[in-house]
Amino acid sequence: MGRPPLCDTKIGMKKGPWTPEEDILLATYIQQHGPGNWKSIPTSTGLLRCSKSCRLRWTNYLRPGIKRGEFTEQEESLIIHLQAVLGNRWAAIASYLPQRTDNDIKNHWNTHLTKKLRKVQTGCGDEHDFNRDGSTSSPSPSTNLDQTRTIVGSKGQWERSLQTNADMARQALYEVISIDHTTHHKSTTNFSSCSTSTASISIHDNSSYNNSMPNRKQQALAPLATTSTTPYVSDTENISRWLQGSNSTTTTEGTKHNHQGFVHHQHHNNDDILSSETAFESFYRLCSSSTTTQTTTNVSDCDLLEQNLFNYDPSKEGSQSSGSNNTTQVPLSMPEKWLLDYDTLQEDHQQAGFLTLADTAD
DNA sequence: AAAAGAGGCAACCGCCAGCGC
DNA sequence: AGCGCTGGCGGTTGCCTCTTT
Repeated sequence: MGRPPLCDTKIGMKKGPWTPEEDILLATYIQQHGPGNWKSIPTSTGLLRCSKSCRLRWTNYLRPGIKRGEFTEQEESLIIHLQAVLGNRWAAIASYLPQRTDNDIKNHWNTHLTKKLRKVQTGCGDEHDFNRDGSTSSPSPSTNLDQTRTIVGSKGQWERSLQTNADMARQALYEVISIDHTTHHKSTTNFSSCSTSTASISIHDNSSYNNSMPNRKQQALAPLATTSTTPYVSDTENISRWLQGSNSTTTTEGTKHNHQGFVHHQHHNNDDILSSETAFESFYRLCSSSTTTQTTTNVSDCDLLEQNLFNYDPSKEGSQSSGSNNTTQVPLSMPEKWLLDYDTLQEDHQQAGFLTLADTAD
């Protein structure tokens, strides 16, 4: 039988890009009533949009606190690691980057990171064969998880399944960041040549953002109440800014943030991302602080990516942040620290009777 | 300057899970 | 228990912009 589509243009529902007027209608309504109850929004606001479209528009673009523009190397590194751990679970990955939407992360992965990773692998070392989606030729985490779900089906084995998933994810992350020393040294050498010859990897820090920003995004910094000739993205930004309220501060670039770069959404009770905000705020602060303390002046783009991908040695966690050599040390991220405990956990799990990678590989 | 191609990204589509009736 | 509705998620599409020729 099948349900009729929610966004049916035959019943007058509009599709395509949102207009400033539609955004203001939606934003005004949500500011007054809070997000949720999406079904009632089209009728309440008079918007000729389906509820689903309204929800997407809000969560992806109008919601306060969304960070636009290019991803920092810290964010990219985190995404790469999390993708290795979680697979293409963009919503889960987005929960670690509170200012980015899952759609944004997904797009960035598909358009930028897969290419960078492919270049890293083909031009600066060839440890893995990256597939079209950026995963390695070895079983991807998601594939592993799916296989595990198939193999381990009974209820009584649920914990075992979970542990197997975790082990596989760790293994995948191990592969991605290439922690074994041989790989590390090889990759370092190749990266050096990459830095001087191709310069094909382009990771922009904040200082270079404004220069590399496309015109339409530069225009996004225009003040509210723009003329009709202003590209619409500027209105989107401004609506978002407008919604952030009077607690915001204005930066030199004209964008507004609260003091910690976070926006607390009192009304978003049914938003998973926001409900875990307290947890990831501390984590994000860790990432942010590591970014601000990084010395990027004399570090090439390739070097930075190399550090993020390969300069991790689980046996040297204590010395990671000490800066013992000339290269900039990137502090451990959550997945990296998670990985660090891999060996210890494996022993514990074997004692407890959980499956390990070695078990599942048979 | 114009056309073609490539890249980026907003938005849509289909599927699924959870919930209430 | 079954059904319908809603919200959430990941994959994909198509338009717009930028770059190259």
